[in-house]
Amino acid sequence: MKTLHNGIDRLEFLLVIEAVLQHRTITRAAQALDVSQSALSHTLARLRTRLGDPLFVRVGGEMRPTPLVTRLAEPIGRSLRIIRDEVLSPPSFDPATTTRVFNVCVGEVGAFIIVPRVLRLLRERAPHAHIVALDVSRREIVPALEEGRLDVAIGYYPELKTSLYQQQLFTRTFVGIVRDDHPRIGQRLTLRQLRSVALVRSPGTLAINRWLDNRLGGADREAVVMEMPYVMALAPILAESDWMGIVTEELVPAFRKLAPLRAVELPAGLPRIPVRQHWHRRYKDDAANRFIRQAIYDALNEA
DNA sequence: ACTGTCTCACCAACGGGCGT
DNA sequence: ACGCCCGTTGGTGAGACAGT
Repeated sequence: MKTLHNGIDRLEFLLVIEAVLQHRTITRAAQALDVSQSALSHTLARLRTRLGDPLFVRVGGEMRPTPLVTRLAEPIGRSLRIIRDEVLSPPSFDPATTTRVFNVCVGEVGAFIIVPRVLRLLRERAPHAHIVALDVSRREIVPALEEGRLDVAIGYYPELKTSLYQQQLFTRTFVGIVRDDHPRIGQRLTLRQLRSVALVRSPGTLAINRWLDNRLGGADREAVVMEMPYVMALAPILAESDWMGIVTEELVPAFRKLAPLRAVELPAGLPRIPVRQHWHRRYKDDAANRFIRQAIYDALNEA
């Protein structure tokens, strides 16, 4: 069988050189490596053949390194230190001291609803950690999670299945929102009213929009529909008009702070949207990733 | 004589190559 | 994909050899 290289191609060889350098006898080096003297002698013999150098020669009562080993001693020690410290010892994760930046994909709505709660919880559990909220396109989510550019993606992504794990955080219910003194809309809305009211649709409501299209679309639709990509921009529009917005229920308090607006109950049958956090299987057991997932879950599910 | 190293014979495990 | 063959590796114990 061919070997990969003619020189040092095994970690054991580095360990042998290090041990003999340190202990200066094959017997003691063998004890330190927990092998027999004979086994270590064999390994040394193989290494001698490969490197074409005696490596260690007996001088007096000890094995002295040749110039080649003397020259290799420092890089070998450095390499083994790196392997021990950074490869063999799994990086520890301590929430109390971590300064890690967690990249979390949330849409605009999530930024309003989820991020403040997570931040509040992180102040207690990981006071030096940072959260970066990113709005990553649906197409980019899987590669970003896989490459570690994202720690978790939160939202309604029914198409994300392969190679991702997911956990449901909560279900989102939707309400209508209109100005306080809207002349024609009361506390709840019938399907017939929904057909005739001028609608401003916000992002993050893909499934709702589909439902609306099915129920209200085509020839049945009597009023106009406007698409508004920025949720919070709905507030001034609705406050100054008779239009109605459809937003997730959790946003109502934020809208009411911005303008004199009120919630309206929508007709029965409107779907409830499960909001889940998604992460890549590569990071399933990663301590930091597990921490932020748990923090997000707790932040959204604690009473 | 004692201690440490090397060599020999042998064994088990592993992995690549190959045929099925 | 699986089993077989075979070379390599890494181990053991025993004994030879060398230095103190």
